[in-house]
Amino acid sequence: MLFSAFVKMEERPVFHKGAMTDKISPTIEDYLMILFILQRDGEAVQGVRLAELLGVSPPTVTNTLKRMVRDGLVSMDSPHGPHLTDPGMAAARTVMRRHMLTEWLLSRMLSWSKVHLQAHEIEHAISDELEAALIADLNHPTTCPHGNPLPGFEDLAADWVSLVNLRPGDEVVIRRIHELAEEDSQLLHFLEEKSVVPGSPARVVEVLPFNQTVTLEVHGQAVTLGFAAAQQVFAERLAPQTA
Amino acid sequence: MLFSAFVKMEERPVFHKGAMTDKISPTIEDYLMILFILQRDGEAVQGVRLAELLGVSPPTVTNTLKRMVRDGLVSMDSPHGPHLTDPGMAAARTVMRRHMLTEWLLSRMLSWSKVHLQAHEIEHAISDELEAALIADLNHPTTCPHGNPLPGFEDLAADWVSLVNLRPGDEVVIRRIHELAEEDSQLLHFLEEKSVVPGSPARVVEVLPFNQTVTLEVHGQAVTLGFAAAQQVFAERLAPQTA
DNA sequence: CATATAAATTAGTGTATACTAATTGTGAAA
DNA sequence: TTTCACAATTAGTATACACTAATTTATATG
Repeated sequence: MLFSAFVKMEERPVFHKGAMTDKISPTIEDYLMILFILQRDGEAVQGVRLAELLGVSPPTVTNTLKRMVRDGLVSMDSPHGPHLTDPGMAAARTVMRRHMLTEWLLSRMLSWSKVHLQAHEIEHAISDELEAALIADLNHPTTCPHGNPLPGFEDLAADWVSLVNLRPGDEVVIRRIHELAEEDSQLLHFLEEKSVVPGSPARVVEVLPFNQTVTLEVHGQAVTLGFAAAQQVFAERLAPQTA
Repeated sequence: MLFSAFVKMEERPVFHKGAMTDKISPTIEDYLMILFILQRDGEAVQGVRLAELLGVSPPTVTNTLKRMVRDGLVSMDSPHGPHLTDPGMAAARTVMRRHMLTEWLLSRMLSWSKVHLQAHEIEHAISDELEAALIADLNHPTTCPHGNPLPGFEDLAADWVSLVNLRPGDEVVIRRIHELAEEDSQLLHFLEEKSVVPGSPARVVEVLPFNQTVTLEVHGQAVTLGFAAAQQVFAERLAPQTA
């Protein structure tokens, strides 16, 4: 309880940290989000990967995952590595949703390429009540500003294909920049500048696997992306030329 | 560094927690805010008081203050108890400002009586950049939604007097509900419902020191406040009847 | 001044979160 | 199969932040 001038004179017991609600810490919320994303995308969930993505050492991951298992958020019974339990999944979806809602909130005053990092700090502090107010205020969004679907709206993204899977001549609309690419603010800034943002129509100019590049034309301007980046950008095909 | 898919391939060293910036923790920020408020109001700054306001035990305060002294935020050299050093004061002003800006941000979607508590969670996550964007977006506010002046605008509040210092017949405009009262959401809710909010004109009906109450008429409705609450509400006198 | 009360500090713990160094798996290639 | 490379864990350490119990230091007041 911060401050509490009046609180005190109401003689009610001071709340202690680990109360019944068992508030999930920001650290654990970060683990939940990454586990959620990897699981959702069907990627291998291995400790090293988490360590890389979280920027911590492997032993730290081992330790933290143990606490998460103890707390019923993660299970280790599968051979495919750690995975979210039902309560863990529910908690992860909540954090993801709050992250995305926060991004929309911030997008009113920060540029598209900057909202992710700032939202990542704030998301841990969103209450149930604020979340509800945000959802209403934002008119029930189904994606984040970068086009990633809110938990429960994954179907939206089902038909969107990665740029690396397009062929020259394809007419598309940019729909989504994957969460794992959002971390790189330089890349996001670059994409924003080149109008490679959700909603932009684009035409594929060339795809050079040997060169690991994809070149688009967006708003009459040519943009060349490396495969690593292009892989994280998804588009909706407008004029399918072959099945 | 959270996530960092691309970060990694840029082969730059991973940031560790206690870097040069020496990010101030939420806990320390809370201490800074309370120290700031007490110092600003000229109140005695003693450990027990901090413990009460922070909802922690006195030994915890002793410990934490030691760390703050070590980190140059607080000094113990005065006989009047711990006080903020220049760097501590600067940090405290920043946190206060961010808290208040966050309150305005949230006031767009949460009721007046609820923004404080929620803002208290979020304030710790506001970056320099977001702060600047907020200030611009909010059109350079000089008070928080409850009328407390932003650091640097204390003069604004110089002429506002506590309701307990008014006399029957005084015509006033409600201007401010003190920070230390904001913690009590029940009180705030009550005040909001009775229109005892910044900007409301009011007339003092009676002041009963023996009964510890002040009765106002706001928007034609009578409201009786206990002294403890009235002490934290400040108003601007419109028709001074005596000096 | 002596003592009752209140404030502050020590001492000793506990948890979450990090690290490094060293060890143990494990799977794939020689 | 043996070995190399990578993954995972153990062991040991450190810091921030919290607590209770006990002690010390004020402060105040008869």
